[in-house]
Amino acid sequence: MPQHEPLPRDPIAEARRNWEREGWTQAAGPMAAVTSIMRAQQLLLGQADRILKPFRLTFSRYEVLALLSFAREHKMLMKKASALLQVHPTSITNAVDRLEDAGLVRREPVSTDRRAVNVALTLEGLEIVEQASRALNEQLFLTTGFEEQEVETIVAALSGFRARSGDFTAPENLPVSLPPSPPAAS
Amino acid sequence: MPQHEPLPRDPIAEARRNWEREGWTQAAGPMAAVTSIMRAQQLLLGQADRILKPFRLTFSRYEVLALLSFAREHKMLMKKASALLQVHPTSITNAVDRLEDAGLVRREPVSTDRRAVNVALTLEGLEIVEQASRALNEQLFLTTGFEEQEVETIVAALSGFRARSGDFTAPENLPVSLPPSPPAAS
DNA sequence: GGTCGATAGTGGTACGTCCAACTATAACGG
DNA sequence: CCGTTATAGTTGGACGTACCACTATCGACC
Repeated sequence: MPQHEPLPRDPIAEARRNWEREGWTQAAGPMAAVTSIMRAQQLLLGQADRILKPFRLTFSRYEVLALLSFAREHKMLMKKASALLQVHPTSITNAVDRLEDAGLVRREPVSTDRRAVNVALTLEGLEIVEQASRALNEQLFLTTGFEEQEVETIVAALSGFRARSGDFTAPENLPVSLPPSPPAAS
Repeated sequence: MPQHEPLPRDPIAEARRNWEREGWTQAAGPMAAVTSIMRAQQLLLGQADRILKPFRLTFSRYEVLALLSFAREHKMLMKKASALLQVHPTSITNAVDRLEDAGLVRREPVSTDRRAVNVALTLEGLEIVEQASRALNEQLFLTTGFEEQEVETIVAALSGFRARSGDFTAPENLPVSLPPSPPAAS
């Protein structure tokens, strides 16, 4: 499945040893973690794109569709999609351009703000995203081989990292020491 | 540091709840893990590129330099660099083009194989990569905020995943509970 | 009610990645 | 020795992302 044939040794483990030999022992672990994340992302994205190819989708376009499929009335402001998917607004413009060409979404004006644009899922878009979700679940998410415990650690550790990086506030997944109640149940 | 202001809630936790509500409970955890990895990579890469900007480097070009800095005589076949960094050969061509323009590496012919090309670090390249490594260690790897235990779990889980994906054989980092011997040592 | 700073979205550019196709060379097999 | 196949690297194109600059509109304040 990877585009190279397997290497005899793990290059990241190798890099970690190099780092330690260099005396950067404190940084070696996180370096390996960061590099592992980069490689894993590359593999996961490649795999996802391969799975989605029959649907003429890429993962980033799929993410837009999936987001809309959970939105009220299957529509959402461009701005909000950009914020929730945490990509640059131009990336949304790009994705929506292509999705619109494919007839999977529609741009709609917003009556209360003539600057803004709503993206709405079309019927065909809804069908496609349902099929694509099933394919991703079966062929990617259920086959990662991560153990339950690994999943939880990864999600928690990266959630903490994302929160620290300013991705979001209200770290709902951080250990236990939360202020008991954000007053609004929004 | 992120290009958006923080969201009030974690969109990945939200997506996980949506997945569960949809009945995809088995896939929900891995979906969250995969999505977390994708977002974390995006943040890490952006941060790395920002740190490397003063050196007129990107992370992928830095990776080439770092690889060479640990190689015998600071040189390596393009092919080998491509395999070790696990990117498509064209990505190496691209990176080496730019690094060569910047005077940080040099292409050299290989006497024993006229198809092949060696990439060699220049003196300036060696200086730059040392400074860049220090900057990355201080500003990225030492500041991820990952706890020791998280680092080890991430590295181990992703190492297992990469091995299963065919990235490399000889899973040196896998826990202990392996099927003692797949009969063929292929 | 007009000015002036924020905001929503888009166009253009730069960069990294992959893929398909291509050139040149090497290695193998008759 | 020659034809076939494999390998190393490059070129050109598609796509996703970020950044900058720009337009249009909103909103807030005097």
